[in-house]
Amino acid sequence: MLNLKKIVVLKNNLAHFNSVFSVDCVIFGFDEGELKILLIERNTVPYINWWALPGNLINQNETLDASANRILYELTGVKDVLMEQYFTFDGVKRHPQGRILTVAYYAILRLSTHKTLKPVTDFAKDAAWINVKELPKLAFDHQQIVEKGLEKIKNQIKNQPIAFELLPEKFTLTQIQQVYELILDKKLDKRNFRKKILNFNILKELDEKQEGVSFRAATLYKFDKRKYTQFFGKGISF
Amino acid sequence: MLNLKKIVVLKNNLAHFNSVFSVDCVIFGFDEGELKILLIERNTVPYINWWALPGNLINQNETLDASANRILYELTGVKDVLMEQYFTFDGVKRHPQGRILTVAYYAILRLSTHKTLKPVTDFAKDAAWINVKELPKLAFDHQQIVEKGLEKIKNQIKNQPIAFELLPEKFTLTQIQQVYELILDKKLDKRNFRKKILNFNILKELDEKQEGVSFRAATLYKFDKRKYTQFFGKGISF
DNA sequence: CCAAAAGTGTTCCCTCTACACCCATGC
DNA sequence: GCATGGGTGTAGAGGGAACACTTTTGG
Repeated sequence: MLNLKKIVVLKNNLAHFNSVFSVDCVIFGFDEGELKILLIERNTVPYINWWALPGNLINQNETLDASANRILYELTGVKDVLMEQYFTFDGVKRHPQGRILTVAYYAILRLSTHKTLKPVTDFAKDAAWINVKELPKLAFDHQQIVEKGLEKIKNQIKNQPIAFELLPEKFTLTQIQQVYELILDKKLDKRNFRKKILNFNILKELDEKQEGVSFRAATLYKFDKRKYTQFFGKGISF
Repeated sequence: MLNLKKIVVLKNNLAHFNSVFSVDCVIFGFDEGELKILLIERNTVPYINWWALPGNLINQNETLDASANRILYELTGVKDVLMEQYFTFDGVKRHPQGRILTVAYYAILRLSTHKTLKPVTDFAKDAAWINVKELPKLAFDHQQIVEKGLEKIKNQIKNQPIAFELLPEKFTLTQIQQVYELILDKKLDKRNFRKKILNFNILKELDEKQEGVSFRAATLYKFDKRKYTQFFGKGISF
């Protein structure tokens, strides 16, 4: 039980100990020609029944990175994602319950390997991949967090070949171009794009072709990790 | 006084309410051909008498940005600096007193206008500008925070003309080049540098010359804010 | 006249850009 | 045979990198 001494200590520190930390995750995926993000439908107040980013309070003795992974898993069933922190949002008026500071994480992943989503706690009612261009109204300041995340990957895709992490193992050049166009939000010239991306020598042409299309089948490519490693750091710009 | 109800509420929330937020500031300045950062000498345990970044706990009802400004002022006497958040450090084992999460801020400023430093609280014993290349051992994980800050401005100087914020109002081309060389940590070709920087059309050549030097006096330049604004966003690369 | 830094052009190469038509395939 | 996307080349412009000597000034 609480003894008086403890209470006094608590009270003295109160000014500094009534902030709460949380983590929100912006997870990007690419599917059917669309850039999507992973959202949950909240099952708790406040904002019950609203769509929101997977996010929750962090635990004690848990690093931020570990929190992000745990929370993402609990709310969506998605596991083992390498996320990166990109901004800390200042929540003086952010949460009706009081002050919350939120560290925002993002990641980019192969949507095809994470199609089935299943929240493992009842904090979330449901989870789904939603087209970035058709987002519903989001809880809290999640709209803003998503926007900043989009900016972030826009900058990153110009400097690191992250596009491949969105694609299936084997992909066509047109698919990569689509990813770039979606993220940069502009049309790119097909010939110039292909020249450029092939010049980096980080792709391996396969003997296979696309299947099941009703037009000329495109050659499939694979991402060459060994060359990528050499390449890393140089950067690409479009 | 505390009533029982309040205590219970406190206790229930305890798991989430015993993290503490702090802010650390990495302030860059340029002087006498050296890139310096602003450090304080701590006057409190832990790490009493150690050099450290200006940093402290944030207050309730204070935005992160406001905290950073207040803390910088209290510990160094430096006021009204536009700082930018760049990373949140995860302090599970960071502080002997318990868990602390630290939001790191950086700024770049004209050292000449902030030469006199004077802590206004006795949390800091002293404050000083220290050459980045000759840093003492720093308290906590401040070494790491500084390194990440250096990376940050390295990336930024390639894309935004932040160098001017380090220089006095009137400066020579050689001085800007020095700033670039210090931050990028490599030698640049004089002719190419001058061509490039002048081509951006963000400098205004003055009728004045350098004074008090025992060699040919260099032309002074001024930063042209109007042209800068048009220019902003295009980026520079070296 | 010497030391110290200021100031100044050219060439080569590579990369970016703009641009349009034929090819293979499934239906 | 037609609709659909796959696949290809070239010319011109602009920017980056490499490179060395003359000028000005104070002491």
